[in-house]
Amino acid sequence: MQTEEEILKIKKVKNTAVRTVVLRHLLSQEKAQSLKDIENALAYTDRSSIFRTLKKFEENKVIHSIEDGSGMTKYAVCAKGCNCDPKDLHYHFYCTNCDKTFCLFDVPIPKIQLPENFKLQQANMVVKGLCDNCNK
Amino acid sequence: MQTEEEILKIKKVKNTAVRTVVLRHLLSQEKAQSLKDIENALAYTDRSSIFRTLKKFEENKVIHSIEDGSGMTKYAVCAKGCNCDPKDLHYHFYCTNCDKTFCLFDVPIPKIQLPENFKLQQANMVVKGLCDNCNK
DNA sequence: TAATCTTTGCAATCGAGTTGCAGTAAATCC
DNA sequence: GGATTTACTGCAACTCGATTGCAAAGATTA
Repeated sequence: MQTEEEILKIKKVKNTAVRTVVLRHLLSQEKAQSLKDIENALAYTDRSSIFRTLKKFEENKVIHSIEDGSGMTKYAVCAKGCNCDPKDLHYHFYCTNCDKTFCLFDVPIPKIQLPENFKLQQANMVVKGLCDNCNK
Repeated sequence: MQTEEEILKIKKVKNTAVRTVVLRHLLSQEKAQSLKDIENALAYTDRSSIFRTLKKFEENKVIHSIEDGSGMTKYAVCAKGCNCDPKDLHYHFYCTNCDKTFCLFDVPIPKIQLPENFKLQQANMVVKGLCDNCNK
């Protein structure tokens, strides 16, 4: 397991206090985190600093962003070797009744064959509807 | 071809001046329209009235909404027999450089097998990256 | 050390979406 | 038909996530 400092060094992001704690938080969470999630978790760190940190991280492929239908962009640390290609990509199911987001790991996503010379950076597959609990 | 009035009658939406012009505009456009698009096209109609009209239309399955990666919800008239099931569904490709959205009609989307008792209402498949013109 | 560049924190702003409210129009009831 | 209720509209204001301007603090380079 790499330390935050090692990851930042590899990804060529200068290490600072804010960056370390943001990255540490992201690494410690199982689920992708929104800006608000991070802000709440890091009580004494300014929102805009976190925001700019996330932008920097994204730019340098430390993390990638995810649209899961909730309306808030979520962020997760890139797995080793991740070029943010949709590899461990999965559908997100957003329940329009209870506002919960489900990761549908079992539903396969086929390889997306883009037109000639298009470059893939990110993919978001969001399905909305009612979850089993709300569909009664 | 049905008139706006006929469509509204079939979908059980009371006909009003605002609703007629909003529906007429949507029918006249090739591309799905955002609230702002409609607002700009209908200079003397209030934004919130258009907004509420769109909500009403969506509720009564006159139109469906689409997230295409642009950050603005787009709306399009349902095709005949459309239950807003992802049937004529296609990927959207959003170019992060020039901000254009492309409809990828040629890329197939497989049937999405949801978990037991989940109900599908809508699906949005958004791919982001660089279009051929910006990928140079 | 001085000059320069980067990062940070605060406050302010943006923009899409949404809501409260009062006035008007349409539908319903007696 | 007139009164009452319900629905629709326009305006202004507000929400909330995202983003930016700016000055102070910190790090880097000359």
